[in-house]
Amino acid sequence: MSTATTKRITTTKITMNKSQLKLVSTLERVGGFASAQELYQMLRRDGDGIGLTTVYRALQSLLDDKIVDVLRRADGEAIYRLCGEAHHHHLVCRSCGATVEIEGSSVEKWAEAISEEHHFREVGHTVELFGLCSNC
Amino acid sequence: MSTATTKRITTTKITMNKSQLKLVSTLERVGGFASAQELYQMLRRDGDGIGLTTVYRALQSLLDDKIVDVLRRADGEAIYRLCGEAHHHHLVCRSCGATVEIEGSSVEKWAEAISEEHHFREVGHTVELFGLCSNC
DNA sequence: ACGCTAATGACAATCATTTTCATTTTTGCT
DNA sequence: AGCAAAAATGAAAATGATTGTCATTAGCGT
Ligand SMILES: [Zn+2]
Ligand SMILES: [Zn+2]
Ligand SMILES: [Zn+2]
Ligand SMILES: [Zn+2]
Repeated sequence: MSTATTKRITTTKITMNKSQLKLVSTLERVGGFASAQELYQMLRRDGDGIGLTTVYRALQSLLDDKIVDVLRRADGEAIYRLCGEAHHHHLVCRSCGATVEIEGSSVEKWAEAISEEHHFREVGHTVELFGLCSNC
Repeated sequence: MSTATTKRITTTKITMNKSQLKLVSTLERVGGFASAQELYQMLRRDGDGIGLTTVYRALQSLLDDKIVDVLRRADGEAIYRLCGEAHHHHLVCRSCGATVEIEGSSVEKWAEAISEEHHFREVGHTVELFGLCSNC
């Protein structure tokens, strides 16, 4: 049926190719952040013959399409995560690596207020806490 | 309070070697963020025969001594800048690099509360806001 | 089956940062 | 000053993530 009813729904017609789909599902399995290299290793372990170049390319496309977010580890390595996941932060033990996911609406509000105060737009933020857990 | 007479003044005796001093003064001239490579180029242009390795080492020391701050550019390159004594955070324009120093007691309190809630000790934090300034 | 385009991956190239290691400079002491 | 130990230095090689190249392949409509 291709007729006059131009009911154009702005379906952000995003097509994902095979590699992109693989990465999305891998990221789902991860449930958080992962680097390109890590994602590549995971796929390989699962018997997938994907190439590293393709992983990088797919991640870049997913980024362009706003399907994933990117952050930087302390050493500068880029880490990606699915966008849909609830925004949260981390409290990490610097000795054993134990991690607690923090959901803090008060920081979010604070960040927003600061942004407005200084007339900044499209403001994102990085908030990470690191210390020693009760076992260490 | 252990012993009443032990009035130990914690003079943080920080000594800077020649290279570190050079970097500090170069960073002063810059007045903002600069990468290791950029600082190296600047020093070289000024006729200084400093080596790149030394630049990296000096920056690391300055970092350890909390004399400089480090952030990451979008491409992952580390950028450094002089940091005042007072603990603070940054609101950085991801386009032109304009920076506003943020002093936010509410985040500090939030971080502390979270730490106690999860029984973590010696908790430090990273809080950076990045967006587009009013000129960009 | 044919032709065209997007996708792929092996490999090389880049580039910031770190390591190595031999040499130079500074420091501390007599 | 003289001198040994420690700290600092820098050239060059190594590392490691990310990107570029390019020939081959998979998909898809005709
Ligand atoms: Zn721990
Ligand atoms: Zn947040
Ligand atoms: Zn700006
Ligand atoms: Zn703070």
